Amino acid sequence: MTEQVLRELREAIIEGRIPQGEPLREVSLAGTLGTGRSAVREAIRQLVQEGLVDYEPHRGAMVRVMSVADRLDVYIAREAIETGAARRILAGPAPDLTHLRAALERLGQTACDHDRITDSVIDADIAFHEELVRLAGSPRLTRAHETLAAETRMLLRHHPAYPWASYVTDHAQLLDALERRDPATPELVAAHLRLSADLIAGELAADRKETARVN
Amino acid sequence: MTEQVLRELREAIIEGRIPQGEPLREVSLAGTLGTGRSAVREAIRQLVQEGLVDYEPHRGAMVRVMSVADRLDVYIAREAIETGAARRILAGPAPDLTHLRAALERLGQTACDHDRITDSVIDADIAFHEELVRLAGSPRLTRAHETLAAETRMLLRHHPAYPWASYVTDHAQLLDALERRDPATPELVAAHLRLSADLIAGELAADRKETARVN
DNA sequence: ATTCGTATGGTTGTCGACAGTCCACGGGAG
DNA sequence: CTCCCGTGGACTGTCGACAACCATACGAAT
Repeated sequence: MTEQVLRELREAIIEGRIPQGEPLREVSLAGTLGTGRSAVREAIRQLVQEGLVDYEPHRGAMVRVMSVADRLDVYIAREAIETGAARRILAGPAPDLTHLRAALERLGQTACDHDRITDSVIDADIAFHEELVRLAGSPRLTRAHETLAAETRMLLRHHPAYPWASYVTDHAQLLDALERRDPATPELVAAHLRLSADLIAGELAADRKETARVN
Repeated sequence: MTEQVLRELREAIIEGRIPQGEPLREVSLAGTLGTGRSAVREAIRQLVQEGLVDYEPHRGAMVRVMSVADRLDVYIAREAIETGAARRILAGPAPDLTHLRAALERLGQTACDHDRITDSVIDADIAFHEELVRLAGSPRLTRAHETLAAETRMLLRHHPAYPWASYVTDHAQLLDALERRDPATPELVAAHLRLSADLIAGELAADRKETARVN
């Protein structure tokens, strides 16, 4: 039942139904969700680990306010982890790419059905990248990447600016590079992630400009 | 008070006072540590995040049995994170290396005082690498690295086979490369970590040989 | 008017108790 | 003798209650 509370809260935060900066009161949430305080407490702890919630002792938890720097940081961390995974894949024997192909297939299918980034496209995207990291065969890298999944989902949902024309083909190129065991695969992964990061960085510059004009 | 329980349990597991595979009963530990079940529960959750404890719903927690593959994996994950951090440092402006120099100083001092790897040397080692990652300015990378600290400490304590002659100089080379902003710094970091990993891999080979002979 | 001290409401930290679940042991049938 | 089923014990999952703590609002003194 704590799992149910966790999913409920996570979804509510990602969808923005609970706004950023909103404090999460344990008793209140317990009453709303029809459960006890323990379950809410556990769920909040997990959400803290996932980076969706800030927490201070004796102060309580609040939905994290994601600054532009934070959003960039998600991609910085993902770049380190995913390129490391790619390097690891190339270092070892050729892995079974069946699941990755299937993930790409689902990504192409959902992207074809909808002509913009929807939740199903986001799910397929994240599934693709998680499978990529999983192929490195490192439980700890996979774990580290999974903790970033919630934030990634949040970013993709509120910041869906990726060049739609090359959205699927870029992922296909990653798979292709992996199939050919191209030594440049890590750089390709980095470039793919940096594309999203640069779009956010542009937003950061716009913010700077905006605040500068105000001041 | 949950923090106290956490430190107590973590230290006991790292030192091996609680053997691997030992189940962690909440009531029992609560009685032993003179606290309630909640504190023990919270501490166990954190230890699960740190990879020291395995957990299954309705089954309880047990001290994780670290296979050789697991020990290797710690270094695989660290290599991805730390090389990513090094790349990030080189990509940005030159950071303030004061703290890193101080960490190296402490490392050299403790290594000079003791002629083998002791707990204080381990602390200095981990502090050095954590500062290295911190310099990348990525909270998420730092966080991911911190979750590996406990396992790293455990490994260094039970597997202190690093070429002692180059132990300090290798770290000094890392700092030097960072000061010179050497583009090869990430490879240097990777080599440093792979040295430890290879020693463990040798142990893995020995294990394989041993089991093969038994069979 | 400002600042310090105090009080008060609300929230988290912690605890013990009850219910649900899993596992191991034991008994009976084949 | 082996296998299946039932039962008991122990442990975790969950809950509500009490205590500790923090923050804010209010009042008084300077």
